[in-house]
Amino acid sequence: MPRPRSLDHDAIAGAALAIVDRDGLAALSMRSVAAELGVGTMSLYRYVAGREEVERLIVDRVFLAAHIPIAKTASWDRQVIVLCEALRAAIAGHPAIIPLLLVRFAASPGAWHWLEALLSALSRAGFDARHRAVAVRTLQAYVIGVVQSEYLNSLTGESTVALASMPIDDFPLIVETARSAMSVSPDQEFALGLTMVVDGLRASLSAR
Amino acid sequence: MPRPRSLDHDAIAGAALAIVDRDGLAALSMRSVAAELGVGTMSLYRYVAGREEVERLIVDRVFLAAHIPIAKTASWDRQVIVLCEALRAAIAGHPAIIPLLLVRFAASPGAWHWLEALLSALSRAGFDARHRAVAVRTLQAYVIGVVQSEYLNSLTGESTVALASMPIDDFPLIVETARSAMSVSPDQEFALGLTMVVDGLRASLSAR
DNA sequence: TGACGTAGTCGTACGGTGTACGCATAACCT
DNA sequence: AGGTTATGCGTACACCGTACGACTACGTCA
Repeated sequence: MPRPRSLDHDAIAGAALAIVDRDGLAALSMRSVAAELGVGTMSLYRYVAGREEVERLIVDRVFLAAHIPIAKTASWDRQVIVLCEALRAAIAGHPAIIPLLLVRFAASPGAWHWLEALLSALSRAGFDARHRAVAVRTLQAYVIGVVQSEYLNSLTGESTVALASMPIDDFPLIVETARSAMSVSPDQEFALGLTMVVDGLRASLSAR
Repeated sequence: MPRPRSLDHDAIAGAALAIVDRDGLAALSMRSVAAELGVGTMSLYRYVAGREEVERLIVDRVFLAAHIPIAKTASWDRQVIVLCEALRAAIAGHPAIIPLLLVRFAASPGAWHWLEALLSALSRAGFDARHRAVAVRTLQAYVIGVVQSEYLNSLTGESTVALASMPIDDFPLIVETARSAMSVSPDQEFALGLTMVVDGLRASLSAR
């Protein structure tokens, strides 16, 4: 009977993501989102429980973008790698949201679809339910952890430069490693690290 | 010539950690830290550049606690596991700081000591500098990622319960996996996952 | 002994934040 | 046309980080 709603979750997620991409995570506030949508601040609360839910909506969007259809004919490890790369690619479009990723992960329906696809690959590989739980959490921890590292302090970025120029007597291995690390591109780092983790999964499979 | 200093970094870190442990990360503010120390808010700024440095001091403390001496006689993979377990144990004493971990990691001298020890284990295993860079980042990403997962949404916690009671037609594998996951203790999850990652490292070593 | 210069202390203020409350209003149904 | 009812949102409050500058306690030197 009353007047029609003028917003929805999708519009809010879009506005919030636009702000974060343009001005960074620190610029995200209920006021800025409302302004982006051309409505009063408190109007948002008709559609969303609070800031937490806005953050959840953002994370949701990004995970949905990571939910690509996977080739059923591919090997299980190839499927896992493709899904993890898709997640990384989806995040790459919005690196500023990274601190929100793990905090809002569990409550994001978009993340569930991605998870289900990953579990499907592990299931066909022969992981039983309990084993699958550990494997999927390991993958998830690695991918989210490495993406956080990648953007918060990239191997090719200034924090590595800082490490490379520390006193060599105090931290000889850090200095030597950091120097070599500067030539490892983010793509290489991710591919090599993910291969290591997947190799570890395979080893745990044959050890059973 | 003037009056003596009444604070130092150690006292500030201790007060901040006490607040975070007692009342959670949200309760950490320049005002609360100052009150804990019995000092005016702005007095803190004589000793610290701002909130960021307070956060860095906390992270530093925790990493220092993770910097245990390692048995030189142990195998490299045992050394790696011991160091990672020490980090997890250090964090376990102050789970509320977890969101700060990765953000402040690179700027924390305490973290450097832990890193150096980890690199030393990898070095004696035969990883060259470039390979070591990837391996150490993989480990770091995994450990920090899994600890975040563990406390933000434990496998035995309510988010797993929520996943287990989702519509089984939409997410069959998530539901089945979540049911089994509830019987995996955090310790088991960490030990099993870490073993997988270390196995992956070993595989990458012999593949060279 | 007394005055001085300096550096530690911190009160005040400003521009931000999330959100509780409650009123005005626009749109639908009768 | 009138009544209902959810929407839109103005205001207010408590909190945040921190810039600024006045006050003050101290170690030193005259």
